[in-house]
Amino acid sequence: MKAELAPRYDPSSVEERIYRFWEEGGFFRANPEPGRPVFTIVIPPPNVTGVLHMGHALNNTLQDIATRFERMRGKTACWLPGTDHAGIATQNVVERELKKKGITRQALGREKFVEEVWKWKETYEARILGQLRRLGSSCDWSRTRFTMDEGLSRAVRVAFVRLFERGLMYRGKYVVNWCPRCGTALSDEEAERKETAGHLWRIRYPVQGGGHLLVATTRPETMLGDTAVAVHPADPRYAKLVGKKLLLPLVGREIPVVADAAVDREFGTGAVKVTPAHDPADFAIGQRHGLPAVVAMTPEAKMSDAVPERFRGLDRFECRKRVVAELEREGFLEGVEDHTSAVGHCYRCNTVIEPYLSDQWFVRMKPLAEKAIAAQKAGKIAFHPARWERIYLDWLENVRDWCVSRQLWWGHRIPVYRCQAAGCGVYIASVDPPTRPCTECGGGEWKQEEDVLDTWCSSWLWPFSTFGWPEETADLATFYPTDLLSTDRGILYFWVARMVMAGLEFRGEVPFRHVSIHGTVLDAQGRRMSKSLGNGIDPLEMIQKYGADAVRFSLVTLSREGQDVRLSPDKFKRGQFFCNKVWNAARFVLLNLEGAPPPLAAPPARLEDRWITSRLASTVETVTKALEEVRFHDAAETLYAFTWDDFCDWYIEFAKRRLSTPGPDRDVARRILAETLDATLRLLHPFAPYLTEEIWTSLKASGSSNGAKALLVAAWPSRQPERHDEKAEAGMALVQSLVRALRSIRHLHGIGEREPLQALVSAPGPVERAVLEREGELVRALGYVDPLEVRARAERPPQSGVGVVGTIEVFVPLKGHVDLAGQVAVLRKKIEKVEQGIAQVRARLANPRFVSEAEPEVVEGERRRAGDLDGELAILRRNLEGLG
RNA sequence: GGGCGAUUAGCUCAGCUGGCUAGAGCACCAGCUCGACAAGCUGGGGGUCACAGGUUCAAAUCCUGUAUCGCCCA
Repeated sequence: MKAELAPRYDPSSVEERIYRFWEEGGFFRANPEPGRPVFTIVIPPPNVTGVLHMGHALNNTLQDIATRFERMRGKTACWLPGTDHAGIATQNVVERELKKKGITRQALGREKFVEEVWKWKETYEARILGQLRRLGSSCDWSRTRFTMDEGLSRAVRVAFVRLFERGLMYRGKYVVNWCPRCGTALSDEEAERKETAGHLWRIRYPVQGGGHLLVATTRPETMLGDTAVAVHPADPRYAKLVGKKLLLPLVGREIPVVADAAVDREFGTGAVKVTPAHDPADFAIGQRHGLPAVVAMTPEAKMSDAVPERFRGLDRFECRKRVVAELEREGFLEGVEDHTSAVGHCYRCNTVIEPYLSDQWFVRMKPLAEKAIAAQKAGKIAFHPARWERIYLDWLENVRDWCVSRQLWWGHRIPVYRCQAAGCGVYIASVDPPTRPCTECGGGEWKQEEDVLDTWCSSWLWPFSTFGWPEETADLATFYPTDLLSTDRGILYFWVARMVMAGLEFRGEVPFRHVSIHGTVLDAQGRRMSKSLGNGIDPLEMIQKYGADAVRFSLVTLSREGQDVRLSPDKFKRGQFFCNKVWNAARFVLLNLEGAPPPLAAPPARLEDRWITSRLASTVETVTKALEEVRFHDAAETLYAFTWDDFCDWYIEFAKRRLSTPGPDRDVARRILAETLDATLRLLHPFAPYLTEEIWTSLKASGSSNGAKALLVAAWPSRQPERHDEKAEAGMALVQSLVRALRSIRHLHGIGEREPLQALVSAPGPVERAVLEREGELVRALGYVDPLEVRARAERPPQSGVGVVGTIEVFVPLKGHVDLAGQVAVLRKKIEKVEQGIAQVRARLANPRFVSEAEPEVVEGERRRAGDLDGELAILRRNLEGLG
């Protein structure tokens, strides 16, 4: 059967159909079988209301490559997909949408609001998962999870209760990162530090009994909540003042001077105002010295009733201006200078974080981190690139407790219940609403905490909660621990580190064996893609324009492992062109496969056949090794070069002439074309799944491939080191050089590529001469010369062009068409290069220490090279003289 | 302040367990309707490998420092 393919690859006519074929065929579903190894990836769940961006496209391409590779290698591959409820982000989005209709969350009420969010979730979950499908992701959709589905919610509650019972989850009043716009506490990781231009004000605090103490601050409005000034105990400047009282300007409160080693003597004036309710460091000082904490602001970051009346209700930044103005007017302001500092910003809405004293829930991280550190030191997880391991360990070693309560409505409500009996303060953690009475007072009425948990409280369980934990399911036993976690570096702390801690704490095993950290996708100027800059490139638009395979292949080849990717839309052309090249190579092969060629009766004898077989063997070797070592880029580049250069440019071109005459040799060529195409498609499949599946379907229909229902479950080509053929590779290299020399001569002298010519070769080396005598046909075929005469020694015939390849000369009689000046220039240029090479080699060999100390093979190599270059130079010179 | 990464052709990037004349894609120049492909084919031009030291027989590659850009942490 003859398969007709269009002359151009048209992804739009292929992708949807192929994806449906895969999905309906159930090929993505992981069905564990006894004795069959398992490969597992859990997807970093995208935000349920988000859209697919380039970072997702890259990340999921890499995961899909790994999954498809392992699936073809015969493993039960499970790539588990799903989405994340993304507490703050989703709540914000829905709130914004409601606002357009003039509805506020508060007016709606908690229950109704959460219903609204669920509606959103249903709509947008389908969108983002659909976008992952368009990319070609071979996820096991039957196992799709959502961080707030019933099972995962229960997992979050069970984890909470366990931590609570182990004393690792506690409630406390501390200064936390507070976002006044979102109205919630955040973890340290969610407060993004940004270098922000501001000022450093120096303020005089009058000392009781005369004089004053100069303090420096970047946030003067917080002075309204000051309860002390601290100096370093060993600072001679202030030693006399410790223990004295100050009068807080504008407020009139009496506050002490305390000595605390935490004070940085170098910063500002070396005396810091202490606001325990609005700065974590000050809070610690306050604790040590028993200072009161004055909460000077409301949750909205307006000044509270705890400050003098004239400031109450002012926004914190408005208040800052007023405070500074008053200080100046009253003569308390000593000076002000420009100052930039790292100011925390809400990672979801970019509002300036206000450190804020409040009651929150925390996870005690030290014990969890210690387990993770021990596991890492025991080599349980391999990072790719490896340098991330140290960065990860540094974080673990300096980890602070994790604030997990969020003052939101969308999320997992904290499973803590308070006894409602008057005067009874008992609270308990419980997976399900408690039915038993209070152990203290016997009261039976419980009320659940209002707050919800940080989204990452569900994400950190993702590698096992998705497989059924806390139930000991078959899936959990089969798929956990997972094999690979692929992500951007941005959530190394947020997520990767916490998953490891959770895995060890709740399962006693690390959640994955490999972590692949890829680069960030940037715009052409090297900036992060963001909505506000409007510099994002939409992956779906690119898929539409270039095809999913082109997008995937381009992204993978665009940068080295772990290196950021600078992207512009035209970069996808490379992938597109490559896909088209593969398509056309396949088209050529298929056009010649009418009547399936029989299997080879014996190993091929022809040079080009042995050569492409050898090249394919090393490609299989290199690509397989690269994928095993999580080096996707190297694998893709290797395939690109093999497909385009070796297979298309040389092998197919050599094969053409054999296809025109029926007979056994034609069948050998057809067979090898089919086999090489088949192997190439298999190797390329993880990178360009649609294209390869489509072609393979035709190849299979032609009877030239078999065994599997679809390419995605076809066997990965096996390593066959015995097919490496050094002699064939060397022989082909010589043939290629000669063909190139002939093409060069043609161009130099303005002779058409196929204009018939004769050629005379002088090949003094017996080995090379033998190759050329044997393989002259190949040179004749692609050099379009006939006859090709090979001699041990030959003189340049008059009126001929010349090319030099090592010690071989090729002469092409041109009958008056010789561009003498051009020929001279070419020879001179080459002489110059060879002379340069000789100078280098000679210098090396002239150095006695090189000869005595370098490895013998290297010295031997240099000697040989010197001889070769000398020979080549002599020949080049003789030819140049012959022309003059 | 600490840490990490980058600096190689006009552009985007490979190469960096030290060893042939430093590669690719795009762009550029010249020539090609050859029955897979003009999204192609062929030939060609183009780089003091950021800079300064050092180690070594030998450095784009290893070490130290400097500069510029970017990221992370405090």
